[in-house]
Amino acid sequence: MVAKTSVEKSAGRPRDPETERRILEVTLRHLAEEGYSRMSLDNIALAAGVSKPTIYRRWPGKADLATAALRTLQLAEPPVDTGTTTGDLIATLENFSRSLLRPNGLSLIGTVLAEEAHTPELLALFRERLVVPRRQMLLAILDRAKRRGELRRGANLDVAVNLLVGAFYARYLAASAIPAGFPRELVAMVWPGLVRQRR
Amino acid sequence: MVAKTSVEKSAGRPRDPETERRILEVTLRHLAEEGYSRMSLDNIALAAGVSKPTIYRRWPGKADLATAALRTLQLAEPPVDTGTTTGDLIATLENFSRSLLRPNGLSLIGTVLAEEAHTPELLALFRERLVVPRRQMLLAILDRAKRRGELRRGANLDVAVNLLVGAFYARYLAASAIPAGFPRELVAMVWPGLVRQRR
DNA sequence: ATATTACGATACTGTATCGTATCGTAATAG
DNA sequence: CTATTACGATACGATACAGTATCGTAATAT
Repeated sequence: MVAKTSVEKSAGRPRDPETERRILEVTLRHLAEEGYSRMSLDNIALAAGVSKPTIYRRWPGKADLATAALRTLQLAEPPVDTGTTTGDLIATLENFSRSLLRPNGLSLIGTVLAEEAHTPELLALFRERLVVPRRQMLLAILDRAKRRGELRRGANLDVAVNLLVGAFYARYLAASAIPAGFPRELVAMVWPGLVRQRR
Repeated sequence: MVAKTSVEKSAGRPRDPETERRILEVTLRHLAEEGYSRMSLDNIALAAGVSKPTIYRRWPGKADLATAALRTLQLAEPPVDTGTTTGDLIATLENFSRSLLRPNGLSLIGTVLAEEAHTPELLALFRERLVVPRRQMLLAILDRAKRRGELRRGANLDVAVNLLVGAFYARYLAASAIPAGFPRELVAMVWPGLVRQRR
């Protein structure tokens, strides 16, 4: 028995894909709720209704399981199209705000940052699956505006994205809350630094 | 023996303040390096050169010790005075950048966020000791500018602070690095959204 | 000197956790 | 049917850890 792929049929009992899906889902939740260090495979097995050997049959260790769980992360938001650049920015940031305000919304971020020195693959995966795609979304909106001649010549789009996204983290750190009109206020303040001046 | 204050002399051996200071220093370091859950009192005692009962004589438990350690945090930067508002903002943000780029600079932030649900006093203390004072510094600079008539009438200074501070977090999350000219770029982009327009 | 509190060293208790081993039953291919 | 892999249940071994107990020595006040 060499390789086990989804097309190949072996002589034994087939693995249940639902089992794997459930383990990963529970793991992601526990990672967010407990952090990496406190997250326990005993508790994950219990919550997923599987035995520990079932988990170890798929992943050699705790870090591998956590990594696999983070690999399931993805942005689940439709593209926005409001007709204006600022409208698109605001809508995208509102999606972002909503995902941050979910239970444990910030704690997964906290966890991957806290674990950077010990288990750096966690931050790498988080970055790849959520951070970069979100930024690309915002960059795409700004890039279209730039190509339409809306933005000033030297506008650094990356800096704009850092400002817009980062403000949520700062706000949360300051008060564990993000007010409703926040995205609009952010865009309103950054926009004059972006927009092409009329002469 | 009722209360033990620094002026009262009891009949027994006095406590060594250096012992307490050392324990707290080591605790803060371990909290930043290991996170709260993985931080261990065994290791702190070892690193501080004290016994565990010595720690427990001062603090009833792990959370109390971590909380006390965070209470020692404080901003250790002199006020800036460059002669211009943007200069002051940039200088303050450069101080901020330097503190974030220290070893484990972001992991303490990560830790308090990750622990919010389990040990909320950690985030509360971190907020009180570092987050709020930093914001006050930036707000003070902006407030002075506002009173000098430099800023637009309705400029929301809180939003500006969120943008400026938060951009560092976003940048770090995206690439685990903060480039040298970052503060200047941020201020340059936010400033047009703040400054009073000439007419 | 005695009494008192602080201290490090050490040991202990109870619990938790990772990773491993085992077993009987389940689900498949041939 | 046999052989094979998957599974849950269970147990195990080794280690770690928070919190507690104990003891002899240290550092003070009276």
